[in-house]
Amino acid sequence: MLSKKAQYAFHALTYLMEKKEEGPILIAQISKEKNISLKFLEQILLEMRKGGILGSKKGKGGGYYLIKEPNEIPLAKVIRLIDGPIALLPCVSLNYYERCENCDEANCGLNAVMSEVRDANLRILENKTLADIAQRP
Amino acid sequence: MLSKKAQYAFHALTYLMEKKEEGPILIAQISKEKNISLKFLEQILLEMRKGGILGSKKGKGGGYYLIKEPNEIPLAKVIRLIDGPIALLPCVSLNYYERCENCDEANCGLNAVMSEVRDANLRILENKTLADIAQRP
DNA sequence: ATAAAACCTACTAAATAAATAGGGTAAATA
DNA sequence: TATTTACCCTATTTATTTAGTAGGTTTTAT
Repeated sequence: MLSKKAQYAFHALTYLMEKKEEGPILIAQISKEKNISLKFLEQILLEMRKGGILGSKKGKGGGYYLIKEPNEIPLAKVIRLIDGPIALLPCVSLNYYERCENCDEANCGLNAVMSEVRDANLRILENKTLADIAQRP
Repeated sequence: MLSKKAQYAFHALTYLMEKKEEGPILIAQISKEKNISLKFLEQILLEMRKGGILGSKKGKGGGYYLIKEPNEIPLAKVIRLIDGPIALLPCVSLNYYERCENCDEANCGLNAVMSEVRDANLRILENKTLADIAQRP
């Protein structure tokens, strides 16, 4: 399951998409509109800025904003940034790989199935973007 | 990611498959062969027995054994039993559904994508069985 | 200068995961 | 029937992760 943090991240991003013509948006505004603890949200937005998803501006008139078009940000990127691996096992993770002990991966049946699962997930999560989760009319 | 518990469950099941002609297998034997804490494994096997995956026999000559053919046990069943939901969000879970607040699910873009992800996962995890994760030759 | 707003780090609390402990109960065997 | 074997069951402990809080720092517009 996605963490609360990741869910909040998606809510915030959705909000920033809706308001993207309005320039920088205050953390406080997102926090209020989306019912997310302000300080927690602050951390989440900061992570996304450092992760290259958001831009920010300090001082009066400041706030957060998207630095790319929504259709250029795959959902996989957000999930990996906030929650880490998408795979179900470390030994099949592309971005957070860890070898598993006492296991010959080339001949491990679980490894094979879980690789298939990972691929099925990524086929969706790498191709669907923020644009796809925008509120429908 | 799958918990350690679920990973241990799969290791134990794999072992029981290999030894399925030998009658009941001791917890202690699985524990030793697969390097899993005996007491922790005990709990895991018990859960799987209660969940209808394993049978057990007490007393001398006792132990655990599969009560179905490996190809009759989908991986999804094991995962749900040990770790709970397979879906990434409660609002798209088939077996552990929870409505999400302030969200019109029918028009929620995230809900739609995450449903798709769930389906892709289940297409694999409901169809692949223990037989598919048995060690290859 | 002042006020607004993000930045950054540390800390706390709650929840969950992982492991341990230990007596209870049923079955087999002698 | 006594004894041993081995699963049964619940509670407790410990470690890790998640969620949330706190408070000062830096930057920017006016």
